[in-house]
Amino acid sequence: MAGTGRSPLAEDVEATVESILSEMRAEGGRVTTGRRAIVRSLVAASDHHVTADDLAARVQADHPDVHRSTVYRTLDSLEALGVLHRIPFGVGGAVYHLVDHAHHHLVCTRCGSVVEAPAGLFTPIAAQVEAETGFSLDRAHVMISGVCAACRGTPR
Amino acid sequence: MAGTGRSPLAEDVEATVESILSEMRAEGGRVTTGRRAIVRSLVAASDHHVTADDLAARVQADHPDVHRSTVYRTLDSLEALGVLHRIPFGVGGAVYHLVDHAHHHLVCTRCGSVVEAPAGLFTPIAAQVEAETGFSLDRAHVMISGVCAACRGTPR
DNA sequence: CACCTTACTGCAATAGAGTCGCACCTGGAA
DNA sequence: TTCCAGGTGCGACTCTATTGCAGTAAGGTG
Repeated sequence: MAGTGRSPLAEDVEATVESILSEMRAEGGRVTTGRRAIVRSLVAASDHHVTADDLAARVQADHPDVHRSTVYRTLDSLEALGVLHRIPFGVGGAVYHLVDHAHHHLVCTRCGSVVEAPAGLFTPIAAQVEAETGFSLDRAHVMISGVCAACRGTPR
Repeated sequence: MAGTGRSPLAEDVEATVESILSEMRAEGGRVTTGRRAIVRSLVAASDHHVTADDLAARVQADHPDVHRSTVYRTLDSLEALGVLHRIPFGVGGAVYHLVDHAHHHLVCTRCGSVVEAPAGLFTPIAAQVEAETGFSLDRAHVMISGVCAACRGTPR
């Protein structure tokens, strides 16, 4: 998928959108205009993270009649379906991304910026953590917080 | 609680409280009844994490006239002072702990429970992360999210 | 000890993220 | 075409956290 990385081509987007929608349908869900628009925005933005609010704004640009709560509910469904990850943290609300685009998240607790880390980075540690604490790191869903380089330079 | 002899003795608590309060005073801050109560609760709870709400409840049990906003503001001051860490995440608000009690936090994104990890666990990786991404992990302030053992057993 | 500056506090209003109940609508199978 | 369960819009509500303001009191000074 989107082999060349950054900006997804229109056909790729549509193909991915349809594949996700048919997954929803297969699970007994229904495909509505709103859901299609939401999934499309999500796929189109797959090279970075979006907040729910952000996403609602994008969707409403094309479909002003799609309500905020619909966005939240659809996001919920997608997460339940396993195609979407929600990364909750305190600075400015949760961010979402497709599992397709799995990686770790380095979240700055001061400015809220999210830096991506290679997905394999913590694999060696995962086993140790699990052995010592019983806590299982979901490899596609790890978020590490700390302070980004920019904020470390700033006194506060 | 933490059977490993970690339950703080009353004298230890008072000593720690006074040392923190005198730090506040040294920085030009003032020591009030409310602040003393807040710091005391914080120290008394030092073997686990507390939310602001939690802390407000504990403080108000003894001092009903201490307002929530005072708790938040005191927490802020303590963080600015560098004696307190705030770990923000989406499930049920931020948790706090004294820097004294440094460790990593494994936060379950489903149930919000916090498991502690040995503080040295990620040291070897920190260098690699910094080299590859420019992101500096604050070793005393790292939070890893994932799914705890209990929640992994649960379908959803 | 009385005084005075100003940090701190209580309160209430506010903001932002997210959830929920309810009546109405509609996708899609029969 | 019909039918109905799943989806939607709307708005009110919850929960965490912040802020402005006026009053209070900590603690240094004389």
